[in-house]
Amino acid sequence: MSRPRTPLKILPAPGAGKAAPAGATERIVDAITTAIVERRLMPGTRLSEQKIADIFQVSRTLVRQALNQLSRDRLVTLEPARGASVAMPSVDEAKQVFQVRAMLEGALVRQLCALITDKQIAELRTHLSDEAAAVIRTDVPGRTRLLADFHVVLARMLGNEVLAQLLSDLLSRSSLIALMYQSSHSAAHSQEEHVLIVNALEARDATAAADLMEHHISAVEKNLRLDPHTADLFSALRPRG
Amino acid sequence: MSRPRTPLKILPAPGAGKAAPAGATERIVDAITTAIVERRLMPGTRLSEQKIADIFQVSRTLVRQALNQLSRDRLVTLEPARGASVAMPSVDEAKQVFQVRAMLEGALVRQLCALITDKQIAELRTHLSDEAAAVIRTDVPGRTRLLADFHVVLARMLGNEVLAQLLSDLLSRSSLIALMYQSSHSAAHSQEEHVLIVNALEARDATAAADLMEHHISAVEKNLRLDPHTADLFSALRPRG
DNA sequence: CCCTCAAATATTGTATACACTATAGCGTAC
DNA sequence: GTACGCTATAGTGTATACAATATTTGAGGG
Repeated sequence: MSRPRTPLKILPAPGAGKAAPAGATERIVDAITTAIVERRLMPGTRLSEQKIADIFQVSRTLVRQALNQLSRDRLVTLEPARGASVAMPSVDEAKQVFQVRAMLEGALVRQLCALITDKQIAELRTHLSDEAAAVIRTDVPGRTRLLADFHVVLARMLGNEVLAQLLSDLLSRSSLIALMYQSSHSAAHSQEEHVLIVNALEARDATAAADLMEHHISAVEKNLRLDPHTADLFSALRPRG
Repeated sequence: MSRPRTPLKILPAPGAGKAAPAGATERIVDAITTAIVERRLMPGTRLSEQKIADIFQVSRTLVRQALNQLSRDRLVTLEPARGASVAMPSVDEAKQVFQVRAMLEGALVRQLCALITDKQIAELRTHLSDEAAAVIRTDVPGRTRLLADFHVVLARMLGNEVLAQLLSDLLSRSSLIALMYQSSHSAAHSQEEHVLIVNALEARDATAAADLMEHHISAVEKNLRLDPHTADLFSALRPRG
């Protein structure tokens, strides 16, 4: 290997060891997903099957399975006979993901207002505290995960696992998008918006909650650098344009 | 093989022959998907890797890839060390799928009202004619596909491929659900509701369009036999309860 | 006659081997 | 010096072989 552009050290989860040998493929999927979301694998990075197989000490067979799953999640792209690389979502795709999220989560909180219990409100408050704590201590991976989990938690409270799964996928993609188009939307700001949403939920104000959620998602999108400039820059900096 | 419960003849597309050797895995996925939607494979049918491999004259490797993809689409379930079988969506899952569709498609038509062009309305009218024709000549596979495509076409008109892909998956699952919980909602009735939706779109009446769409999806759901009786019957009739 | 346990069989899970394609490096011709 | 083409190499695509696990079948005992 002449130019080791990206070291490609995925690290099978920090401190996980061999605690979860159940499902070798799943372990690889999780590790790569985490690595992408935590910015240890930049968009466009080639994912050689053999190298990953060596890292995880398994055969290429399992790595291929994992990469196939990841490609269906749109976290990696799979070019025929060229192999896998970390996905580089286009500007259009980014906008579309946020549009779908706005649709889905707007309707979600609207319906949740009619069903949410005080106990669930309390759980949300706890979650908000965790978010705030992570933001204050600048725990970047932690706050990223908690800010995303907030949305999944809401879906789970509707008791709709299908919705939760769907949103979970969309949030992974959102993380990759935020990574690629450096968001200027501060974590603190996101966290504050989450508080406002929970307030509206507690007041059972469906319209306000939906508006706040849609505004929140829109705000995150608007703070992405989605102008052509940044996107081209990204392509320009990569060896293989 | 002592008891050939289900012949498992998938037929690699009626009349497709070897026209599309591009992507052997994709060919298998499509064939199985079609077979499920067209009711040639009933829910719960075991999908033996070797038998499918023999049918398509490929190795188990490609069959496994295909089954993995299908399991992510929730069309087949993959039990560890037990193999794949055509999925049997639970009553809860069925309700959740329709709830998500109502959320998504309600928002979809609401937004579409503001953007749809007369040319697109005309395309929809053409689609409605095709639907009506298929219904009249009792072309069951054709009408099933057209009635489902209607919803995807709407998503495409928003110019949101992410949404279209998501809806496409949800519609496959809906087909399987309708298959499993014998719908009493006639195709003709569905088709008429589609006409009403297009009428509302043409009038650019967002509220009416959204209401009609949500009502339509709800009507389909309400006409499923989602009471415990039918579900248990299904389990009871299968050899392995 | 039914139930239990064990050997045999079938099927999935994983690894390895081979074939084919794309890429990169180098030499040669212009 | 540059451009073209060939060869070497690396990497993916598919098939096959082997190991592990579940299921079925049959025999024996209650």
